Parts: sequence; structure tokens; C-alpha cells
Amino acid sequence: MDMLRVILEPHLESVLQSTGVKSQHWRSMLVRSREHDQGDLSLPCFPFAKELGKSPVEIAEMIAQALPDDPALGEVNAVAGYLNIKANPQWLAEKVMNHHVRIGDAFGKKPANKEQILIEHTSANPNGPFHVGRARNAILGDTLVRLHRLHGNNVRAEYYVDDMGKQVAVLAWALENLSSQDVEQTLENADSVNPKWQGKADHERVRWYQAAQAIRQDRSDKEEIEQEIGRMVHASEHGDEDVLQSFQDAFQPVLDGMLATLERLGISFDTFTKESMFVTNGDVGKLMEHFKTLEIHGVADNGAEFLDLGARGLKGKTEFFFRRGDGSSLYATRDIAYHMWKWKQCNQLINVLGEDHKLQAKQVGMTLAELGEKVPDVLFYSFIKLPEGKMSTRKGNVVYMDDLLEEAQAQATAVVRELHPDYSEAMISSISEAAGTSAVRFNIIKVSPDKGFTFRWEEALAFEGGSAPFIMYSHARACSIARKCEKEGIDVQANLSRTDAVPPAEMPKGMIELLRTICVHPDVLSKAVNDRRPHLFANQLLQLATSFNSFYRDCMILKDGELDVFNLQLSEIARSLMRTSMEGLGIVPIEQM
RNA sequence: GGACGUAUAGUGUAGUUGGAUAUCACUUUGGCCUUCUAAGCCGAAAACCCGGGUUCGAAUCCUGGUACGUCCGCCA
Repeated sequence: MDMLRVILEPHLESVLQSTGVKSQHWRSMLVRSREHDQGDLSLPCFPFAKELGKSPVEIAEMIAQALPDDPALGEVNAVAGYLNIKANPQWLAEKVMNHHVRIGDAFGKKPANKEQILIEHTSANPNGPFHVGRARNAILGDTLVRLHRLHGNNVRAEYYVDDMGKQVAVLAWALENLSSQDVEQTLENADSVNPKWQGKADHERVRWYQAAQAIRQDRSDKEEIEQEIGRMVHASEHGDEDVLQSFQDAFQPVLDGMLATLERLGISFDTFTKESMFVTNGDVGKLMEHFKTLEIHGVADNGAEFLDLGARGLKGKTEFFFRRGDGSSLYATRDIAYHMWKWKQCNQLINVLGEDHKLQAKQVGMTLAELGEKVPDVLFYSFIKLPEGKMSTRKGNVVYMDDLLEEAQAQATAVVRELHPDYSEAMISSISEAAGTSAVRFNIIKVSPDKGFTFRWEEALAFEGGSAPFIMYSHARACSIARKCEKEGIDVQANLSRTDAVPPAEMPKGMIELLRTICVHPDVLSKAVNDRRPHLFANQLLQLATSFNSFYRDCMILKDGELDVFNLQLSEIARSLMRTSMEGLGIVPIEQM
């Protein structure tokens, strides 16, 4: 609880100094109490024992006695060598009511900071529908974008479109050379397109891609095909505009289909940057020329060029190739040009990448450093796999995002219908769409990115306990209370601006809990943003919803038609905070469910 | 073989970078709807991969194992 810390530290400073503690080390020892009941902040006094020649128990008691009175401080006690400090609930209430806790908004309408941040995420090859394996990047990236905005930063969300190279070339080749009969024949053993997605280009065209992949392995003329694809790749890498245009025609509808899927999850981008731009505008060529002047530049037998990153401490594979023997550039080379371009437009750069990109990111980072450029921050995540193992389009072992979202909505519909038989179909459908998509997002975002993740339907669609619907439900409850007040003829807005409402002298447990959770909220947000760990904030929001439920249990707002103004005000603040926080995580804050 | 990451109740997870009686949820189990939405609330049971080391104190740091994941292309 930082707001308590800033008040407590000077007090501790003077107390400790007067007792003879010299080092400043204690500041990092002042931690959040392990036992929530014990306090908000705790100071273990063991290290002082040697310095002062007293037992930790004595020291803790001495400090507790010596701390001056302060309106911020509540209970202070010394237990077994620990000094436990609680914030005064009345002080917390005053802070919360006077809006010392920033509510913010996740859409970045009013950036509070000057930071210009560019977050690149998703950037999936546009060759087929979004599957759950790819989803972690998109959900993590979009959540990071939203949390930065909630935090007050200026953010640009960017998708780097891989519009050249082999994958798109295969797709373009297939669309030009294969009839739909060829495709169906080749894929006769695979599942056909889900009728639901017929006409959606990502689902349609991926079949051409899959068929081409099979044909490249098996067909008698596979060598000519390989040559033709190679020619296209080569041409694209040299900036051939006709070829690049044919690639664009091939992938754009697929990309549009993928973006439609993401849209349903509330994920969108500010800018799309095409890889080919750095070839056609000459950046890549200039960059490769510049590499030649570097000390660590090297040339292989066939004329291919590399940088010897081993000389800069890289272990394992030390040669980083940036140019082929035929003179064309490589993906990573273009990525470096892309990064230099990105750095001209922001002061913080974040990339969201799968753990398979760790080496490549290291190479790009080291090369940027060699060039005197800044190195981007990277959020790596571990892959999502299925209980049957790795996801693979080839083996048909995939769960498409479109199917998952359909299923999520269907299951949510069943729940809503059972709970509220009186709701209209339109209402049921909008509630279950919100609950379904939010549940899917939250399920993925609440776990630490570097933890392996196994996709299980029953977990993705769990609508209770620590889920998005649990949070949504608390928020809907808060909304429902406000609605009820209005219905009773109470002007909620007018009551919110009243300044004469005070908390009860003896606050119920649930009220104190809620106040403490709200006061910790900004601390968690900034940590989640700065450390690039959105799951911390997800867990905090869960805590906020839980605390609100305790408050709801202990504190009536309308009792026998009588309004408790303070309770209403606190409820409304919690409601706004839940709302913006939900938006920060991409959970849809519906007002009734 | 080398590099990097992960290992916490039956299951899935958190752990603020070295602090107390290790978090939350599911499952199991006992209770709470005549009171602002029971998708809720209150209670019980259950865990730090194995071996050394550093420390007043280790899930956390060091070290040696084991298991799993990812990478080690003139692919993207």
C-alpha cells in the first residue's frame, strides 16, 4: 500500500535513526503483510538485533511505542519480532472518498502521462483462421495495451503484417494454381469447413494453403512447384511490385477474417505495418550496407553475410546471418529495419512474442545495441497446447477461436436461460456473448505468461469462482443497487456529490476490506504495467470483486427504504473502479446479468 | 549435446524478488435465499520435484540432479 508507505517511511526513518540503526536497508524490508489480518505493512526486525544488541521482539515493541500519532496510522502492534502496521480505516475512507485513487479509463481518452508507447503484438502470418494457440499473444498484447492506457500512457497498438516470404507465397501460389476440386481432392481426409464459417475467407482460404502444403510434399511435379514458389519469394524479397500485389490479394481477405475474430474478443489495432515496406523503401538495403562497416561483420563461403554476435557474448549459435548468398535479406534483417523505424515514433517499445522467438529477439536486440539503438522490451509467453499435445493445423489438432467463441456463447446462454427464464431472447444473447468472450479472455490472462498453458474446454468455459463472469456479476450487482435507488425515487447523482456523508465510527469488516482493496489497486496496476505481467492485475480485480461482495454482505445501501449515503458513495466508487478495470482486461462491463 | 524457461493441495493457479500460520478457484465436505441479483456468502479437509549450500530466517538466492516445454535454418 504505497499511500501508507509514503507516510510511514519518514516516521520509521526518524525512529530507527534515534535508536541507532544506520543502514537504509530496512526500506526494502518494509513489505506488505503476509497475513492480511495482521496489517497492511510489516517490518521484520531480525536484522536490527545484531546492530542494536537487543532481541527482535524488544525492538519491534520499542518501535511500536515510539511511532508518533498520525491520522493515517491505525493499529500498530509488535508480534514475534515483526512490526505490523495497519492503515486507519477512517483515513482510507477519506482518501477513497476524495478521489485519491485514480479511476482512469482503458480507452486512453485522456492520457495522464507523456509516455508514447508502441506495442506490437499478434502479427500472425495471415494464412488461416485464428486458433487458440495464437490467442495468447493477441489477448496478452491487447490487455497490455489496455492496461497501459488505463495507467495513463499514450499507446499505439501495432500489427506487423508478414506480407512476403514463404508462407504467403504458398498461399498465393495455391490460389493461382489450384481449383477448388484440386483442394477438396487433396484434403478429402481432413474435416471440411464448419458450415458456420462458410464464406469467411480465413476459413475458406486456409484450405488452399493446407492443400498446397500437402501437394508440395507429394505431387510428381513438386520440384517445379518449389521452384515457382522460390521464384515468388525471391521476387518479393527484391521488392517486385507485381508479386507483392499478388501476395496482398491472397492474404488480405484472410487477414480481414482473422481481424473479425479478434474484434469479437474486443481486440483491435491502431496501425498495420507491412514487412515489404522496408524492402521497397530501401531501408533494408542501406542497413545491410551499414552492417558491412561493423567490426563483427563476417562473410561465408558463398557470399552470405553475418554478424559474429559471439564476440559480444552470445552463447550457443554465435553467427547471426542477415543476408543470403544470393544477396537477399532475411526476416530478422527486416525486423531490425522495422525496429529502427519504430524507435523514431515512440519512447518505449514493447513486443509480445512466443517463447520460440527468444533467440531471434536476442539477436535483434544485440544487433540494435551494436548499432547504438535502444533495445525493445519483450513480453514472452509460453505456448498453449491441447491435452492431446501440440496444436498443429496439419494434423487437424486445432481449436479455432471462432469455434471456441461460439461454444462459449452457447454455454453461457444455457446458464443465463436457466437462471433467468424471464429474460428476453435478445437480452439472453447479449449477456451470454459478453460473458462468453470475457470468460475466454480472462481464463488466459489470469495466468503468468511464462507458464505453460493447456487448453481445456471445461476451464475456458468455467463461469464461476475465479472467472470473468464472477467479476461481471459483482459489477452487475453494484449497478443493480444504483438502479434500485433510482427506482425508489433517489437521485443517485445528487447523492454522490454530497460531502457530508461519513463512514460509521465502527466500520463493518466488509467495508474495511473494500477500502483496503481499493487503496492497493493503483499499486498493482503500475506493477502489472511496468513489469509486463497483466495477470497480477487480473488477480487484483478478482480481489476487488470479492471485496465488493463482502461489502455487499455487510453494508446495506437501502434499508427499509432508507438510504445510507456513505454506503452508496462507496458502492459507486467501487463500481466505477470495477468498470474501468474490467475494460482494462477486456471484460465487458454489462450492467445486468 | 548446448542455451533459455517451468516445477506449489486430487486438479489449475498466486506468491510483491530472502520474512510470520503459503493465495485463490475447482473438486470433496458442513451451513446460509421472507432482506439492495445465490453466477453469491460463511466454515472444514488438502501442497512448495529431489539432494547439498548460503542465512537469524529459503517456495524464493547458489549448486548438483530429475521431469516437462522452447530454441540451436543462408525459414518466417
